[in-house]
Amino acid sequence: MARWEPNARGRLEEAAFELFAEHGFEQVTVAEIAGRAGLTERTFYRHFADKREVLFPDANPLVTGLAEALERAPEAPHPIATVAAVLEDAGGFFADRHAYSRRRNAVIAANAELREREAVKLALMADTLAGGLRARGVPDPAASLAAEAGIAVFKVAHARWVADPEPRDLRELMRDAMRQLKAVTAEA
Amino acid sequence: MARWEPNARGRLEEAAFELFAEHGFEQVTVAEIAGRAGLTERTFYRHFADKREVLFPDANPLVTGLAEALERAPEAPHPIATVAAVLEDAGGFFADRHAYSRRRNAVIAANAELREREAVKLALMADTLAGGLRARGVPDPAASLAAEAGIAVFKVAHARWVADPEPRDLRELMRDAMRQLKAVTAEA
DNA sequence: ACGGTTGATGGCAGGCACTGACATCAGGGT
DNA sequence: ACCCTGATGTCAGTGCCTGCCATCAACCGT
Repeated sequence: MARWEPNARGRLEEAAFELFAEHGFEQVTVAEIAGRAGLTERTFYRHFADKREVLFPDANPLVTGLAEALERAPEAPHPIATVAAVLEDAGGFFADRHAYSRRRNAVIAANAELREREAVKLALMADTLAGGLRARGVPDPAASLAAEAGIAVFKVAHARWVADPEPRDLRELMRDAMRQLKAVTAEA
Repeated sequence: MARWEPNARGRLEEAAFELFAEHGFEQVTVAEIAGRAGLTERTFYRHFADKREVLFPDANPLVTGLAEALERAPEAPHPIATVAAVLEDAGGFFADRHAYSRRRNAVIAANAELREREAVKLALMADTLAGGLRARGVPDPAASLAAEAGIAVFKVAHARWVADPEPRDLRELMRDAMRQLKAVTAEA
């Protein structure tokens, strides 16, 4: 018999999500979250660096997934092809999470601090991408720009994916966004 | 005779900057900042929404400057040309601030919370740009992507500008980044 | 079987960011 | 002379977050 109920971290995530959805992020205290999960505030901070982080449990797996996808990606003559391959890979991460992503996005969109944290996660993805491209020999202004372009594609496609009540294919939306980005930058 | 010393806000900015540069953002309390400026903590919060905001006094002028530049921008057949014109305009904002920007950037780079806030300011610029493009009739996925691409160019160029001890021309760096972005996305 | 170690948790005290409510008081207008 | 405005001060309070120590089941080596 275990000394404690299992999956404390998961229980905290779930409790936080429910309370945020019902009352809003600011109206919920960390002590309330911990209480609903049958734990104490102190323990919450052993699992999450701060109150916001409980809403971003997937960020680290996603970033490490990007890094791995960068290593798996086939040799490509042009960095943008590598970026496209990595995005294709990342799209699978969200395959079965459309409903969950929509609810989560509603919570985040309602609060400035949470939008702030989301912006950081995107910047982290961009840095990871750029670093991986440099490791593959892409010189620096190009590597950063290709990475930023890729994140722009991801950001726009993800926003459309989340805005649509129907669960479309995120990868399809990313391919479309990539085409549109190429069209936009090719002009003039 | 004035009842208070003038320019309380400016004094707070200056005091905060000096203390952050010397001791680091986290090691400085708001009460210390206010004390050096000859004011109280409560008054600090009447001038700035939070402790970080004192380091971003130019963000709002910059964003409204973007919005105005969008209205001034000449009719252009392609959104990316409008974006380029707006960036050209924004470049003037930084003309005489190279040394200051470098010191400020060192403070921000040293702290995660401040980098977080900077990411938000960039996202705000992107939203402003996208909204302006939509107001000019650019349809939506293209408007968002052109705006994100523009911010990517700004971000990369600004990083290079700040990294260089010599005060190069930011606009030149942005034009170069734009060329490289076009080259990168045109490949494949 | 015994004892030491480990690791997740609880309890507590405290610092600091931030906020609301009220007081103060020079200057400017009437 | 009077009131009003507006920037500031004062104070109390909430909540985020951290450091430190205690607890105690499970595990491990002997």
